[in-house]
Order: sequence, then structure tokens, then C-alpha cells
Amino acid sequence: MSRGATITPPAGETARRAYDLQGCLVHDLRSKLRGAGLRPTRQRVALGWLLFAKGDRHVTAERLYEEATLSRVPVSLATVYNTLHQFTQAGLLREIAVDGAKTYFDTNLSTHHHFLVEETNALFDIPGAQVEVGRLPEPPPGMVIDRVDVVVRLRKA
Amino acid sequence: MSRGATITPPAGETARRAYDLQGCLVHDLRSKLRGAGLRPTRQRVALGWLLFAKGDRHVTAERLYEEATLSRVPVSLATVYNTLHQFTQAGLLREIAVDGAKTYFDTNLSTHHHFLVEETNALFDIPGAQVEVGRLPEPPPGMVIDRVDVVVRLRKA
DNA sequence: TTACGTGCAAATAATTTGCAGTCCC
DNA sequence: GGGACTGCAAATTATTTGCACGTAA
Repeated sequence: MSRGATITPPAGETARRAYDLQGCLVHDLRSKLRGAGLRPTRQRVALGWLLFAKGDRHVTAERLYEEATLSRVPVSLATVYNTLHQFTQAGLLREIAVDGAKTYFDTNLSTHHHFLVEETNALFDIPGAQVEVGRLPEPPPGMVIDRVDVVVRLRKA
Repeated sequence: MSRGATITPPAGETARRAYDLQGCLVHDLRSKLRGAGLRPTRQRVALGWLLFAKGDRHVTAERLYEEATLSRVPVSLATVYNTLHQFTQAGLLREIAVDGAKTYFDTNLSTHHHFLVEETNALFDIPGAQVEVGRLPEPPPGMVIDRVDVVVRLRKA
């Protein structure tokens, strides 16, 4: 069982193109995993699929676990956590710095920043390069700047 | 007992000035608390003292609890958490947005940003106005920008 | 006096870990 | 076949809550 996440060849012209695309993406994913020293197991490919097939996303472990369950991909919550961290280490995901209890993972790897709605803890990308950090501080001796995170906190007008 | 945190008049000219200053700060603190609808109880004043007497600080609840214990101010961890949140609501503290499990509270209320050392999770202020956010994005309709947090992540060179 | 605070211990919430069994190469 | 991966449940860590008692106004 649990082959629900496997791609089945669909009929029709449009669907055919979608299938090729999917096959390509899945292939890419498998390659990436392999390149990062991660075996492309059923669970990892399925979770990767859920993460990367829908464009840029911000997920929590809990949320991804729900989605996997809904998609008939039986994974354990622990595996979701492990996989998210492994993907992050492999450079497929970015962990986002917002406070609040939960950890968010972002599939958008390009340099960009975030809006945070304070009441709901909803998180979304700030489109394009609409934020620019003008001056950067001198890092302390012996340290280098790894990354700059900007969080724009929003509340109702 | 537990009067360890109480201010005892010291001898000497310099010390005398320090005492006046302290008395003043404590008085300010009590007023602030009252203004915010918080009774200036022994615990709140003691914790406020630990927080505000040493200049700008970044503390976690756990750390402040330790300090209080070392200073012979017997408070429970739960009270430390409550107090930190009450102070934050009262505008005496700022909660800082970094990821990682722990929540940091900052006694520096002025607009400023932070360095985060990734391995140790150490946090410190970026001095002065060394960071400038050039362009800010348009907030979505019905929302206003509450605050912008910038975290500059550091790692060893 | 009396409502607001506090301490304690137990409850939650998010995440991690240990280990026995499973699957990919 | 063998080591990497997974699932489960139990362990950790950070924080919150319920409730009896204490204390400032």
C-alpha cells in the first residue's frame, strides 16, 4: 500500500505534458536528494513532492504531516521532522526566523524577506526585492555574515 | 528574608550618588509599573531591578530565573515568565524574533537590530544605526506595519 | 478587607531520541 | 546483505495553567 503518492500516467494531451513535467521534477528531486547524500526513499520523495509541487510555501512540521496524511502518504510525525531538517541541511529548504513556538520551513530559497501577521502568526513572502537593507554593520572580528533576515510585522489598520 | 535585593544606603561620596540614582530608578520603575496597572510587588521590583540596572540586556526566562536565585530573590520560574510577559505588555520590554526554541526579552526599547551567532544562539545588539532598511514594502490592504526586525546571522570566518 | 499576585506542581506544546523492524542499493 | 531509513513511543525542553495561599492598597 501507500503507493498513493506514486505518479500514474494520465490520459490526454494536457495531462500528458503535466506528467512529463512531474516526472522531470520528481527526477530532479531524486537527483538532488542523492547529491546531498540522502536516499530518495518513498517518504522523502512524497514529502518533497508535497513541498515543491505547489510553488513557494511556508510549512510547519505539523502542517506537512496533516497534508501527507490527507494525501494518503502515511508518514510519522517524527519522520516529517527528520525529513524537514535533512532537506534544510541539504539546501532544499530554509528555516525561517520568526518568534512564536513553531518553526517554519520555506521552499523559496532565493533572497527574500517576510511579512508576519502578528495575531494569526501567518507568514508570507514579501514580493520581489521590495525590501532593501541599505547599510550592513561590520561583523565582529572572526565572524562573517551568513545571512540577513528581515521580518516585517503587520497588524490590522 | 529575601531582602537581598533591597537597596541599603552605602557610605562614601561616589556611592552616595549611585544610591540616589538607584533610588530614582527604583522609583521610576514603581511608577511605571503602577502606570501600566501592575502592582509594584516585591518580585516585580526585584526582577525589574535585575533587568534594568545593568544597561541593555537580552535575557531568557531561564537566565533571569537563575540570576534572581543567585541574587537571593526567591521567585518561581512561573512568576518570571508571567512578569516578563507583563513587562512586555506594559512596554518595558521587547520580545525578540529569532528562531530557536527560546524566547528572548530585550531591555533596549529603541529601534535597533540584532546579531545572532548561529552556533551558540548568542544574541547582541547591532550598535547604533549601523543597519538601515532602505525600501519598505507596501503592507497588504487593511494592514499596517507594526515593526521591522532585522537579524544578522553570524558564523565563524 | 479583598482583589490581585505568587508558588507549586501538573498540564501543554513542539520537537527530539532510542531502538526494533524495514527498505533501498 | 547491510547500512541507511522509518515508526512508534517515551523523553526533553520551553512555556502555561489551576488553584490554594499571601500581600499590597
